[in-house]
Amino acid sequence: MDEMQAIKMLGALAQETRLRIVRYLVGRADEGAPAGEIGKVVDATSSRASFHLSALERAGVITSERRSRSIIYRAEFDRLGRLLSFLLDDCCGAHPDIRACCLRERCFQAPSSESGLDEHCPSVTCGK
Amino acid sequence: MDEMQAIKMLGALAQETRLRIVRYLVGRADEGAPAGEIGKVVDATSSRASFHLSALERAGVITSERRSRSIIYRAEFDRLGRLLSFLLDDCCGAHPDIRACCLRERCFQAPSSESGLDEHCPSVTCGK
DNA sequence: TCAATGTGTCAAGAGATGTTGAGATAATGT
DNA sequence: ACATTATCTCAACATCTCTTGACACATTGA
Repeated sequence: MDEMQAIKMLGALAQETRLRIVRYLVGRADEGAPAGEIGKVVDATSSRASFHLSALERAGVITSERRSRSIIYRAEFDRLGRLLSFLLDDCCGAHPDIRACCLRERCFQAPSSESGLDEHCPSVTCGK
Repeated sequence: MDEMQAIKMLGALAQETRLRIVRYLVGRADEGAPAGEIGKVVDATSSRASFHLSALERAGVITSERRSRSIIYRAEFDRLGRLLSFLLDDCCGAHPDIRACCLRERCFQAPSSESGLDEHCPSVTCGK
């Protein structure tokens, strides 16, 4: 992921309607959702939903696939993962607290690991 | 970190000059850097640098502190960490591949851990 | 073929954003 | 007091973004 691509994706995510679309589509995983359903969920007219869906697609955050009358949109998990990696490694990698902060959050959600991750999360309070 | 705060930060980062400023300041860690130095590094006039520095400060990505004539800017590591957590957990948490992808990148940079993280990174190619 | 359904496109307008250059403000040294 | 250094503020301008409403296109079923 280069800087230009990251900026495009960040810009695409920096908008209320679009961020909600992405959150919804991530929740729908590989199943995806048609434009109409997405529009209802985020409370947007067909025109507005279409505008933001194409913005997200142009930025590579989501993909589309025609399915008879409907167009199914899906989150691009690979791209999202790369963006996170870019922010974590290329952009913020110099400072271990940020990385530790993210790892700690992971501990809260999946506390199966016993490998003492807390020692990576020193002074920073990671509350949301 | 709520949605509104995340959108503000994403918007602040979605700009070439500002993203470079953040990357530079993250590299400078707690030492920070004065506005003039930052302006030179990112090749911006004093007016332009000031504009983007205040945008970043308004969004909570950096802080400023007057130090005699200079104004020292520093990255807000805590906020950046929370933004990453938001994207990782609240926004993309439903899909484990994204999380796995980030963890794998970490392995590349700090391959000290032997705890088989690769099993968390299944089908997704995590190349940049 | 015709109507219904699901989406996209277009133009117009309001508002936000980024750049520039001139100048104002603040702190310091002579 | 004055000049110097570091930074910010302001107005003007061009450009981009988002919304709305009307309409066009594509697919399907009667």
